[in-house]
Amino acid sequence: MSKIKILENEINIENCPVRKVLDRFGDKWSLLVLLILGKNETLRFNELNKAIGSDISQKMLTVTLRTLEADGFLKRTIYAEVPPRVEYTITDLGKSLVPLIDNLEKWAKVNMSAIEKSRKKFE
Amino acid sequence: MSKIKILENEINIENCPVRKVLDRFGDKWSLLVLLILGKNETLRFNELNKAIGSDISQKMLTVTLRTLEADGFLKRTIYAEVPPRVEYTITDLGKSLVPLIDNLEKWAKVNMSAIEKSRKKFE
DNA sequence: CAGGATCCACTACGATACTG
DNA sequence: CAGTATCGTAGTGGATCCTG
Repeated sequence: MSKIKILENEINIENCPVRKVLDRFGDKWSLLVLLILGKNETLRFNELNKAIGSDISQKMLTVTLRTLEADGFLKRTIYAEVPPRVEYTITDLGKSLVPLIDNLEKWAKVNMSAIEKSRKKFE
Repeated sequence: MSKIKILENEINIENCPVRKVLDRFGDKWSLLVLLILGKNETLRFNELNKAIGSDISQKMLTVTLRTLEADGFLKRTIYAEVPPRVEYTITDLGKSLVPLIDNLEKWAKVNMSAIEKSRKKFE
């Protein structure tokens, strides 16, 4: 007889809800874009590019924005002008995630130094 | 003059604390291992293997455990026996992260259906 | 301006075989 | 039992060039 407490049935690598969120925001740019849009509500493509710090490639910004849009975290609005204008606006769904990220940030600020100290000790 | 609200100075791709956490747990197995240890406090290598569901390779379990140990999320204890026994115990640092993950899980359970609906609509 | 299309490098991960 | 070593693959992200 095993005394190992497993997680709830639905918590496994296939359909763990937390893992799905982490998978979604574990990429390089999605979290940053969401946070920036959370502070600005609406931004254009190049404004986002600058806000991030310009060290993101155009391709990755495009890909990141498309997937965030597909998931409903932001809304993309195209204005039929010349030159073209495209605005990205955070949705309520996107906004609802921001407080959780803030909590993670508080935790990270408190504990990151301990983690890095542990890493050096481990070497 | 720009009206773009940037994030705080330290919040960029290089040293954003949240991104560091996400980088750390954005891999495939770390989160799951931490959650399982959170429920069991202490487990042996093969017990962890079973608790995860055995669909993790030995190599990846080893790698995952080593990095979690290096960061101070768990403690590794080797007993000089034959056959060898190695126990992995969650640390206070590890435990402190669990409630935040629980919050993420609650959010995910509420919102994941909306996300998936949005994805299908987007196709 | 806001992208699309290509090509390429790197890494994460898995499968398999072997060991103190 | 609890790993290590090696190899092969798929996916992620960057650089560059092109366009309505």
